[in-house]
Amino acid sequence: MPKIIKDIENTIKQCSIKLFIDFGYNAVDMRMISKNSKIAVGTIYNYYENKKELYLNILEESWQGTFDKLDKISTLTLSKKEKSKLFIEALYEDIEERNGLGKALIAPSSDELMKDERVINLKNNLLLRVESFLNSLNTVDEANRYLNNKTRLAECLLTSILTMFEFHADEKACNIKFLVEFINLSIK
Amino acid sequence: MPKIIKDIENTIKQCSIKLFIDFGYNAVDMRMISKNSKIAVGTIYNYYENKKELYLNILEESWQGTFDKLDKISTLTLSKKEKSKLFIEALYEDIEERNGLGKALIAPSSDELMKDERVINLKNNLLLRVESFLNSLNTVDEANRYLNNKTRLAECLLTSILTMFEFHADEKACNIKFLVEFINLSIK
Amino acid sequence: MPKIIKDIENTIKQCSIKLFIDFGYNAVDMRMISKNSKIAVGTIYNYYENKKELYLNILEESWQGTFDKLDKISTLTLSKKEKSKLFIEALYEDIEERNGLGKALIAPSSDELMKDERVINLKNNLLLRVESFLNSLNTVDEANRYLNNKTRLAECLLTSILTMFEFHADEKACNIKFLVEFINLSIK
Amino acid sequence: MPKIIKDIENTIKQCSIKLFIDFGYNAVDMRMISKNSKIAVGTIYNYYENKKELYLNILEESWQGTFDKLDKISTLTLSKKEKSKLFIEALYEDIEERNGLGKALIAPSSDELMKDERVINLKNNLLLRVESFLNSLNTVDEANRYLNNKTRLAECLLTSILTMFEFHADEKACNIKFLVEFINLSIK
DNA sequence: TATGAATGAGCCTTCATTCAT
DNA sequence: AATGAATGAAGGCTCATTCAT
Repeated sequence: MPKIIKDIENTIKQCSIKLFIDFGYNAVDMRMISKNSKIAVGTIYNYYENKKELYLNILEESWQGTFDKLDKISTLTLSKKEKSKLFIEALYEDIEERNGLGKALIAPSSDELMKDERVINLKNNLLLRVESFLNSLNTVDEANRYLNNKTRLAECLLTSILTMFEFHADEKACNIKFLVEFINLSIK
Repeated sequence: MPKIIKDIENTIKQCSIKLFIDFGYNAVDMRMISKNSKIAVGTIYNYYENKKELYLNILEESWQGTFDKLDKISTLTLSKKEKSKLFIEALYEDIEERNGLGKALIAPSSDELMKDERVINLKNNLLLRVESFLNSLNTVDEANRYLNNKTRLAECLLTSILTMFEFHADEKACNIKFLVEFINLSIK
Repeated sequence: MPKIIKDIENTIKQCSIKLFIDFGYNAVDMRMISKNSKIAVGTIYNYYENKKELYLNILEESWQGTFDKLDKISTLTLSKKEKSKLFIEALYEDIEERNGLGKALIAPSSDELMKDERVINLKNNLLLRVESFLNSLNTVDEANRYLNNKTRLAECLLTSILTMFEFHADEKACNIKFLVEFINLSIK
Repeated sequence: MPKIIKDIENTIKQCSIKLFIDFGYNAVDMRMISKNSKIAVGTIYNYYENKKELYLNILEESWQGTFDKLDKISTLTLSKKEKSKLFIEALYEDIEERNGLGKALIAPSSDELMKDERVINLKNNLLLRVESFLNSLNTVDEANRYLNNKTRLAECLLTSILTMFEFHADEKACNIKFLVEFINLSIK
């Protein structure tokens, strides 16, 4: 791949990410991306079939980064508590930094876009990781679990992160503390 | 050629509710409402100033019903456990039945509409009720609470309900069980 | 004609006059007339075929009043100067009081409405009177007239009245003085 | 399917001018301009922010041409009579050629558009020129003028030009003769 | 290949007119 | 005859997408 082309694609991507994060899918239009990236609208269509495709690509790539972080954390040999903290923190920070893109994936929404197979896939991938993580925290002999439903717990954890950020955007430390305790309580 | 239709306003409302529930605010257009309700576009504007007003009216009215139910439950003299169950059930059922309208209010979203004062108000009203409810469950002498942050708990509970419905639409009983335990665990 | 009906028609008329005077043809809509007159839209259509018809009726009736005044003045035996003053004054006052209706008739306009035969007729009737009046002021032996073109003079006089009112609405005395001199100068 | 058209902006302008001249602002709609110019509606909005902007641009540009002509004539060293003739002729011809656009500016009208600042500005610019011109014709020692009010005279002159064109569209020579005499008489 | 002007379907809203009551 | 809710064509404007250069 020639460098120039790579650059253009990357420019489009970076610029679009920024815009989608700040304004969300619907409020961003192709002209806006073009103007901000100084790349012609037509050129964008050389790299991405259409607006939706561009968005989904970004969404996927953006989340893949998070997946990688989470996977790395999962392999670490740490105490459950420390691991929880790291995991939640990574998740929290990535979601925070991604704002619009995070909401798009996690938050329940009626938007047509969210019914797309690729989005659903991504969602499942995310949930899978959180669920695995929660399972890895589990001690063997705990028969009478209250919230032994890890799937549901994983789902709730994710939306709760979003919620924390939504309502208490500037209280990161408290939010994470709350979320970690939330897990610990449910898991132990 | 004018038609005389009974309960026009109700027809418009019911039809709009259905459409907003199924497709969300943005994907629904006035022609769609007109076609589905067999009521001329202009007629809709006799009852609602514009699309946004129509939507907000529906949203408010729809949630007011839930508020009333919750308020009634709050006054009941029951065991904490029973009360929790009733409260969560009522909330769950109303959100389930409302789908798109529920998401619209609870789920974090980048949509411009969600910045509307009336929506924010409604959201606050809802949160207030859940928070009060959680507080009412609190026993006096529990000093060392993990999740003593009722505000955050209330917020998470709401989004979690949504989430339950999103991922396990047809497992109502399990969902509610999970949510009730979730509360009991956090509160006790 | 039963009194009640007469009253309704009159109410519609008076109310419409007021609105057309204040806001002009385009800015007035049937609902507005209905609301102001407290007479149902449908009822208005019992008396006038459509909005245009209503407007034209009002325009005609309203101007007929002015025609009558002018005709009366024309029969008076007065000095030219006094007659001029009276004539101009009557014209000025009626136009002033009529505002939008006056403009509608006299001012050159691209509005489709103004191409209507009835409007043209009314316009001609008005011009005829002004022209006759100007002719009546003429002394016999004035062969070398500069502005012997009474038709053009009449036309200009009319638009000039409108213009005076447009630019110097609150200087009635000056305006009339100017207009009278304008005529005297041209005629003598 | 995009088309590449030369001089798009000019095509839009010329076509819009023609339509506005023939039918006036209100009767012309964007689709009409689009259809007539064979340029897509959206394209028009690439050049002009909205219909009003398009109209005002045309109005201003169109009148600026006249202003330039008048200013040139004003600097000429000619007899008063010759200058008057030239001035009036220029004005007459431009107004004639502009029809609807001329009316729009000069004729008293209830149209909301006429309350726009840019229109008022244009109007004042025009009046200023005519008034200056009239003042420049004035000889020093004429104390007892009948119509010494140059402002009113300027206003009337303008509307009278319009009027001439309105009623005697095909008698240009006579019209101009009349107008010139009208001025000479009033000024001398 | 990159450009960005051109396209036009589609959206929200208005308002003269109709007609069941 | 009076009512006013219902009608729907029409208007201004947006924006994802295309394609001549």
